Amino acid sequence: MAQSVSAGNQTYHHGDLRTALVDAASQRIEREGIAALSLRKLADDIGVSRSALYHHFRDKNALLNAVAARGFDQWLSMTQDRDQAQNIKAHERLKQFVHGYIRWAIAHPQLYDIMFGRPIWKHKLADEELKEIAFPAFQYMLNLISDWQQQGLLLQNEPALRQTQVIWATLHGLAKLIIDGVYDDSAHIDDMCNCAVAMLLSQHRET
Amino acid sequence: MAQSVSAGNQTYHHGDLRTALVDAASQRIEREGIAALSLRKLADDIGVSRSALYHHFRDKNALLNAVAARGFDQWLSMTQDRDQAQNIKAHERLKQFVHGYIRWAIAHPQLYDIMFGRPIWKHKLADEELKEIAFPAFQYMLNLISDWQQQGLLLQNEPALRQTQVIWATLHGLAKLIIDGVYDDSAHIDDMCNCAVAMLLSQHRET
DNA sequence: GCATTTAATTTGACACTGTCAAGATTAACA
DNA sequence: TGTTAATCTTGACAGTGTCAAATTAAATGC
Repeated sequence: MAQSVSAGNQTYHHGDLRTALVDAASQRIEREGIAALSLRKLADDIGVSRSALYHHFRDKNALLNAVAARGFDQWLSMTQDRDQAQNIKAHERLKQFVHGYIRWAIAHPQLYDIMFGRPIWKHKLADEELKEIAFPAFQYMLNLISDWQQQGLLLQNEPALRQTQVIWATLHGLAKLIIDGVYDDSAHIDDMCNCAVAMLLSQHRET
Repeated sequence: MAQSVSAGNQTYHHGDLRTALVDAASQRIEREGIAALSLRKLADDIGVSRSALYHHFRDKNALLNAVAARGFDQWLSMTQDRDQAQNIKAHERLKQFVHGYIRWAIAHPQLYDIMFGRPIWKHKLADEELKEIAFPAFQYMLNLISDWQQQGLLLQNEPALRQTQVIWATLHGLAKLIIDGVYDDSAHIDDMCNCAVAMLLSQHRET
């Protein structure tokens, strides 16, 4: 009820249950976190029986994969949107990238958790689909970082791939430590981001 | 049975059940991962009833806290042991630190997950004890990094605290991405560590 | 040495969970 | 219209964490 199920043409038998499930799951997760996600409550939300789900997803995990995939999509388009802006110095772009990454993660903590959670990535068996969706996100980062490297912002003597992996790790680590409550002083988040930017720059110019 | 319960003086009523629980939990977690940890199986392992646990821990979460606390202890002493070695250049020490951190995390992936898992840190209510144990680990890192900064290895114009936070984030991010299977090419782990070291150094000398 | 208090442990029960097999219902297609 | 295939439901199973009340053993006071 009041679910975003392309209201109206409810064919009664199945009104695109698959995306309805992903919708409902995403909402509930953003609100109450992943730990509180019960398939049965989900089914209740949509008004369908508890095991209808299994005709669209092999697993609870498969459903979470779909949620995560949507997360990567969302992240990528917000990043690309931001980078549309023109007349911005490379140095400023890098700064925006770092701050933007952390800000997005903090704004969607539960989703972020699922996107990188162990159960999803650990079993290679699971979902080539997710890899195909997450890969462009990584690729986009790699391109950005290659550019910055060529412009002399970053180190020259390390491969762009490795630097991308390390920079992503830095962002991911910051995001996780903040989200998980290890770094619990939210007043200094911007400071940490700025420090990260300063440490990345090969020239170490002043901000 | 065959549990490491200071065998012998089993007072039958209670033979230090608390540490026996933490022992058994640690073992089972290292072997089968946290997802497969059931309190009831745990109780069976020790030969005690399923709810005996609740007289020593408020929660399943409280038990995990104890496991995590032990992890921080373990990490700190392995780090300190390594740093006992003398006649090592600061630059080499930094390199060892990075590689050592990642190696330890990979060697104890499940334990590492618990040490930083959300449920443990999120609710401040839970366990000041854990904070008191995790803090020295952070403090130790902070000292190391302050030294390296004073020796000119790291940036001068950023506070040591911030740099520690960022460096820890880098290590944590790397560890998590590897453990969780996002970076699944284990052949390049050392390369990533070396790249991280190179990026940290303010002088960007060649390795 | 016995009685009483206190701590440790167990039993029974509750409300959940994810998942599956078998049956019912509806859409799609020939 | 009749048949096939997809979709959804019901009933059930084996788990889970947690709690209240009852049981047992240790510790303490006299």
